[in-house]
Amino acid sequence: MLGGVIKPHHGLEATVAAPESEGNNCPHPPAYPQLSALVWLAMSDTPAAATPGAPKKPSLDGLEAKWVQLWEEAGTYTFDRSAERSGVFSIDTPPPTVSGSLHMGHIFSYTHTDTLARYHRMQGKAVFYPMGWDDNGLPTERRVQNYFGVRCDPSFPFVEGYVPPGIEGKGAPGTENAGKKLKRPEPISRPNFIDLCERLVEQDEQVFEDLFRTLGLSVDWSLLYSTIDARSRRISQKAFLKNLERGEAYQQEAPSLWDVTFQTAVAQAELEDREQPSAYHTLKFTKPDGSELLIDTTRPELLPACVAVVAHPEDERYLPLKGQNITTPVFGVDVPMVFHELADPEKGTGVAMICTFGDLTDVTWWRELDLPARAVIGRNGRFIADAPDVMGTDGAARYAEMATKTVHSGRVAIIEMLTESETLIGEPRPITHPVKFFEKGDKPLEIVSSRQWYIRNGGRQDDIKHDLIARGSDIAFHPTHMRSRYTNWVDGLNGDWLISRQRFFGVPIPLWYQLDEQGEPVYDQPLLPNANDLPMDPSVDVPDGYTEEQRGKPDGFMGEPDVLDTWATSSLSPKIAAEWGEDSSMYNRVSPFDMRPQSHDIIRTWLFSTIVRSHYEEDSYPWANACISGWILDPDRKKMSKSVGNVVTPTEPLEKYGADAVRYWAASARPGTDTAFDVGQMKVGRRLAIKLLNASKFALGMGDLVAALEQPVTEALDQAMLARLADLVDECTRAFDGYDYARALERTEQFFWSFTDDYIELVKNRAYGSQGDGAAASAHAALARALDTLLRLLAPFLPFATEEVWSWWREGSIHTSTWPESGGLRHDAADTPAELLALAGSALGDLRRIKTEAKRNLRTAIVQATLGQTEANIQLLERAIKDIAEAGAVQDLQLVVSEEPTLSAELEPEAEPQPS
RNA sequence: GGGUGAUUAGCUCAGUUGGUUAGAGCAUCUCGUUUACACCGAGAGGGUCGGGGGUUCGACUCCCUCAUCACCCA
Repeated sequence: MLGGVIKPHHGLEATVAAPESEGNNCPHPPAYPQLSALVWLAMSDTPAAATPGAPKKPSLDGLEAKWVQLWEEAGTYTFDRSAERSGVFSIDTPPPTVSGSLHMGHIFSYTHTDTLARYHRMQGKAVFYPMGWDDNGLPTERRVQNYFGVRCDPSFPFVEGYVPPGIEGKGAPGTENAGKKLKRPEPISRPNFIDLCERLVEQDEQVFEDLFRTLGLSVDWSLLYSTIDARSRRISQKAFLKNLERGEAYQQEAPSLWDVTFQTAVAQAELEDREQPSAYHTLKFTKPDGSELLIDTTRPELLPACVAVVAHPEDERYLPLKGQNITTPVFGVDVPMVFHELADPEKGTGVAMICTFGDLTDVTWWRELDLPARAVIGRNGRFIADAPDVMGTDGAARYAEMATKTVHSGRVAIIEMLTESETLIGEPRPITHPVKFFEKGDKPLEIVSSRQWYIRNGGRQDDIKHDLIARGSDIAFHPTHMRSRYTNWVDGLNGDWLISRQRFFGVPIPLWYQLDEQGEPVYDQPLLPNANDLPMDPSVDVPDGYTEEQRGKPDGFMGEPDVLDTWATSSLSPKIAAEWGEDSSMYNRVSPFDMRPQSHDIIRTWLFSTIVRSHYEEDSYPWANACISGWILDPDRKKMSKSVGNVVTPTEPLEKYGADAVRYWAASARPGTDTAFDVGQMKVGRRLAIKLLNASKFALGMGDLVAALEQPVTEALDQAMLARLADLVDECTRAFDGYDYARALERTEQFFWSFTDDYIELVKNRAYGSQGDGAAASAHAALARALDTLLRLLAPFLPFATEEVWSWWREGSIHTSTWPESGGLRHDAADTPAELLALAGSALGDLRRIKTEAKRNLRTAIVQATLGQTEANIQLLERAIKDIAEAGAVQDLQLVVSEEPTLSAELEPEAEPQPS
């Protein structure tokens, strides 16, 4: 290669000089003797002139612990309770379920939120950034039952100082039955049960808090709440009573979906369809003229609950049967032939039996065709003991074969009877079809009739539906297409929001009922508590005018046994966090909130229910922005979930790569997009943070950068860099204002790498003094501005590394300093075009390539180089030619006009290999 | 069946209202230990932008259609 022509890329040409003579024994001829001397001179001054504070060997290790503590002590993230609403940025943080295990999702979306919180804080806002724990719900209840060996029974009285058997009793650790599940869990009152729940989740909460602190969330921990604490109960009960007072909440005896395992009703939002194996059975009914009518059903066991037979109104096969009765097989009950659009002529024989209730279509038919109810399945999932009273003695006797059996055993019994009476035609034909499940359950839901509480949500009233859809347009969704998830959900609602749950660890519905002289509750006149007595528990507290002795007695009272749905509490999270009705100055300072961050799977629940509550309570939207985050996918692009077993806990990545690195990975994901768990990206983030430490240390070692902030920037390359930086600041500000943290990070990072690789390399020599004190001072002034600005731009993403560097030379916390403005930078740039930086950087890159392709050291001197560029570019490059020449170690750099960029260069001769 | 989004380099992803030769990082390969950094630096190779059709002087970008994937709903 030596002495030859290297085939260029991009039209560049490079010639490499051959060794001058064989007698040159100097191994490293000085490329720039004069320069070296200058550099040494400058460097000897460096220690005295350097900015004080930077350590010799910067490190990321231990930064989390150090700064978490210092921030806490300094109250860096404490909300300013005196700020006016216009000066506040408020966040309705999602309360995580602490009884679940930690997963990457916890750090993913919370990091997104935190970058936005930090941005707005630096924009001068008082940031209201609370945290809450969602303790309600089934998972906690189950763990408490197993852990303590108890079960909740609201009819039991509260016991002061209660000691559960699992702790010091039979199943306690250290005893012979340690860890064994107690055969007979001890029944305890609801307040005692809730107390145990709170004791258990306390440990879980600490784990979550530690994680979030280590991650560097700028949460104000003094605002912490939990969805079961006294304030949450008080606010939930108060909000419910207001809904009741205005007629938005009501109770009704109605068919509802019932989970047999969990013994609770389930709301539409908690349903999911699952494909289940089933089988069509063809049953032989009898027409009035004695001929047969064949009906296919997947649920033959519900035959005793049959109240009608239905066909499509235009199905001519069955129209002649209009007004007639059909007789059911086995039980011999006469049921009317009815017609309805939902009967599918294509399905089976085109005629179906309507039961109480096999599926939701049965409910529709029952309601719209005004049919009687004939329930046979009880809440325990078994056939009730007594036969429907329409059956004759024979029918009742046959029903006795099924009574008290499970659904499954009942089916076996009925098939036997059908077969015996030859009314089951042919073999059952296996199919699979979607069946409704509770999302947390593992048995198909039954539909049972029960008294439940509801909040109107538009599912039964079109005017409310339209209002709520319109309410959604008050809110900016990020990304915008997420709005359609909301609109589609509300549009598709077909029932009101069922808010009562037959559970224990939740907020009690704050009501009692009078009992009449027979001891039957008078449901339509509930007894209400006094507002001052909230939170209350009707299983313990006694209504005005009654005594505890009258509980459950005729002419006495009973407490409402149910609790509120978990969403009926968490839909109030903005109100709970901001102490609605308790500290009105606080609430008005932050409401409506600026942002609600959450993931898209709970748009139908948490997002929607919060809008419902706010719509009723203050005729307003709860927040101006809804930021919808995506999910974490595993490397195979599968959703991370506990059941799949592909969950990664965040503890290890945090320890291995550091919080800034993990945050970098999370913040790289564009808003709303699902993102693969990617250790590689965390490594990149760690490199970025380390690079920031090292580059900062280097820049600060150049001179007194604090003083340099006040000095003028006189050199063209420095001005060009500041012009580019000003553009960057504007771009990042726009991105953050549009909630696009990822773009702000991407652009800043891009600039930062070129800043270190190109700009710093270009000005290094000059900063050391190679072009005199004035030129060096300009470099210092530019470096100081750039470092100051870059630290601020990166602070939302790398709070630890930026704070560490900040502490080396600036006062206070970077996180309470200000977001950069482009105006000053643009002024300092003095109209020098930003393009000069890119041109100079690319010229330096070309010079490096020549050396690399010649397989030479980058320090290798270039004896002579000629750079061809367009006239306009040359005019620019001339203003930085010394910087380029010095950075490329070019002794003689010429610029010539050329339409196509070209470069020819002559490298200094290569030294003879040393004899080994 | 309805809705939403996605499909760009081996991998993960950018690509602003249509406009030079489609970018970055990781990975791979080559080179270099250089006084901020080996947790480093310099460079290279690598793409028919899912397929087809259309609009346009010009399409990764807009329209239609098909396919595949994911999620939500029924």
